[in-house]
Amino acid sequence: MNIGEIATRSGLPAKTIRYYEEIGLIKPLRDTNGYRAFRQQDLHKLTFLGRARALGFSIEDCRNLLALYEDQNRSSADVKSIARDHLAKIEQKIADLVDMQSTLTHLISACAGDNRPDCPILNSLDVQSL
Amino acid sequence: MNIGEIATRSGLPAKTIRYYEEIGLIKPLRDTNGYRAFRQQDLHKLTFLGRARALGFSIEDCRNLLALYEDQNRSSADVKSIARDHLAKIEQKIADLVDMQSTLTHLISACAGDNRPDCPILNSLDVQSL
DNA sequence: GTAGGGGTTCCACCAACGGGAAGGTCAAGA
DNA sequence: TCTTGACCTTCCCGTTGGTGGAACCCCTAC
Repeated sequence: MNIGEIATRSGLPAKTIRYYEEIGLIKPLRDTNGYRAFRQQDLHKLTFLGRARALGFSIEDCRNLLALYEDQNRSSADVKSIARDHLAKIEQKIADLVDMQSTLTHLISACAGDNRPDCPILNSLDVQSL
Repeated sequence: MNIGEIATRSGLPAKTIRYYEEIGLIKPLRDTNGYRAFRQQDLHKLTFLGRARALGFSIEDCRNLLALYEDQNRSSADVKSIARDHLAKIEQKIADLVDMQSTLTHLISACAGDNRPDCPILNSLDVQSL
């Protein structure tokens, strides 16, 4: 498989696949003409990576998950631990965003949004509002 | 005011303040020795920026908000529009994260987390699971 | 032979800073 | 007066996870 084909099959852009090779996540073979030659296992890995990234796992998380994925003697506890750490980060982000959402929603509803210069949103950002 | 003092007062790191000058958000004066000389209005702007950033507004949003903040003839509709766009982005991010949270929570609860190699989390990332 | 649609490398860029080096400045104390 | 230490300056590199583009090679079809 050339990079174009595996890009289509895995759903990842060719640029991303080259980048994943560069950082050592995959190690495709090379044809005599210098083209990357992907095997079925590379497609598996890339699909795996695409899904893990879609779940928000960092590249380093993915590296660890991939190592576990390939380790027949892994324990599921190791995987669960990474997933739990990641879940905690996600929940923290959600909490932060919900805070912002709440504040913004209040400010927006308080703002007339007309042609007048008075604006509760700017007022609240101004030092004077303290 | 030197940068150390305004950093303390605004709550922003000195590095961040220098960066904000570099990208043109603030324009402090200079003393003869080359030190930045901040005025009260710079403190106002930096405080404003700190709060807007804490609400997740991008630097470009901040630039626009700051221009409106300084424009006595602004209309509150312009501010409200920026805030609404930003709120929409936040809500999209929350939705994405909640999706991830939901999937991860299911996977984690399905995973025994013991010493055995079988792991529903990895299985779900594997291409085989389709 | 040439046109096109692959592929390759390398370099630069994005957000929003943070770390650290190398050096100038200032105020206080011995 | 000298020195110490805290402060300031600029400059450059690193971060995360790629994306865009330039310049160039390769392969197939017409």
